[in-house]
Amino acid sequence: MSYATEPVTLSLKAARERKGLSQRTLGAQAGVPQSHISRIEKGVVDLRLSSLVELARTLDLELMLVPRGKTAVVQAIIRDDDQRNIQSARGAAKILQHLENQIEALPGDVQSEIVIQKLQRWVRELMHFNLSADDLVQLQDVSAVMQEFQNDPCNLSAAGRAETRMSVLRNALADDVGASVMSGPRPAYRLDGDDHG
Amino acid sequence: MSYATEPVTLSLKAARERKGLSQRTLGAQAGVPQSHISRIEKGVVDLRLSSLVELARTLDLELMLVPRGKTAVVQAIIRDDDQRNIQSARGAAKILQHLENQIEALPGDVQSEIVIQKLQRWVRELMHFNLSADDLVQLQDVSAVMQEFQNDPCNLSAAGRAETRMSVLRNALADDVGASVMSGPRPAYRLDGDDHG
DNA sequence: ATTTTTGATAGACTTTTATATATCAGAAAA
DNA sequence: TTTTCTGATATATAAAAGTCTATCAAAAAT
Repeated sequence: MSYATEPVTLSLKAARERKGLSQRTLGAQAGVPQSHISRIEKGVVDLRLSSLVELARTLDLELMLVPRGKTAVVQAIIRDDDQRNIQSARGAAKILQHLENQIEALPGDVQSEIVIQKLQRWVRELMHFNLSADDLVQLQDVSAVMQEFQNDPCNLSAAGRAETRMSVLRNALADDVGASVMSGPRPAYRLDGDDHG
Repeated sequence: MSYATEPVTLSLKAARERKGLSQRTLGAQAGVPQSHISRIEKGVVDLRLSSLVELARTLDLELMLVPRGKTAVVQAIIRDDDQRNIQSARGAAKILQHLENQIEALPGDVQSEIVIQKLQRWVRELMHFNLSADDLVQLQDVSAVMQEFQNDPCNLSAAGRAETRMSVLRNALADDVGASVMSGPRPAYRLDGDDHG
């Protein structure tokens, strides 16, 4: 297709993948058939403005007309935003992995405690979400609380607090955008307002 | 039409008007019939991405997908750019008006000099162009030279130098984008790379 | 190993853009 | 005033987008 439109459709696809959405779930959210999204990303069709805007919004993107002389600046801003979100996602993944390792390293009797079991469930479930910078901060809190517990394994109240915070975080995410935030098979990142709407 | 696309088509129209292009001349440059542009600006049609990109580029604009959280920053950048270009155009208009007044205030015999006549022609012709920040700087030079002449009206060489610079500026503009840069009836501004392409 | 998910692709059909060409009223310029 | 220019609008036609529905191979999860 027209080479001029390629950058747009490509960054549309990149955004979708960053958010870990499949063509089907994105289509469901935006009200567009999966087949159409496929053709758009492949550059087979010359999509209409309304479709473009619709898809962009679903991906937390806004279409803007930027003066030639300013494109470099804007692109730098966008790249920086992407970078930060990717870093957040990576950081979150790292913390979650660490938490899981900590739990698995616990003695058997402690591991069978209901609090610990629940905590483990939350950890595993959260690994399937795409986490933002805000979420990362909360995860770091949880990690700190867990450190307390690590220092004094007899006291289960710390673990309880960690479990509570974790469940709150997970439920907030689930409420937020519904099941659509669930990531696909590959490592998925998120691209949206880290700086307060 | 879909309310979601309105901001885009509106800023397209705004950009065209800033550049002082008629729907017809823009259409000629972008290879699109005037009737189509009218319908686009009126929001009657849901134009295709390729058309959008084509029109945008003709207007020195680039289509970009900006993360929600960053739209405010980007919009500030765009507004600032617009503002600077509008200021340039206003400044240029002011200088040209001043030059014309200066010439008309000259004694009849000096006014009939060929150099002065030519200079006056350039001034009047340039008033029909949309001038950028770069052009403004050159105009300021001319204005300074004219001040020399004002101080010593017997010495026509200063006027000659002013005339030369003026013609160079005009021809550069004419070469640049062809007759399409000629402004419409209303005060017209320009929106493009003030900072070296 | 089996089930599920993902992206690509196809056919039939409707809706819409986009083009070419004209016309027209109102604003601006001569 | 008269001419020129601008934007809105109409019609007919060709060329696509967009939807619905389904299928399919490969990758991934169980």
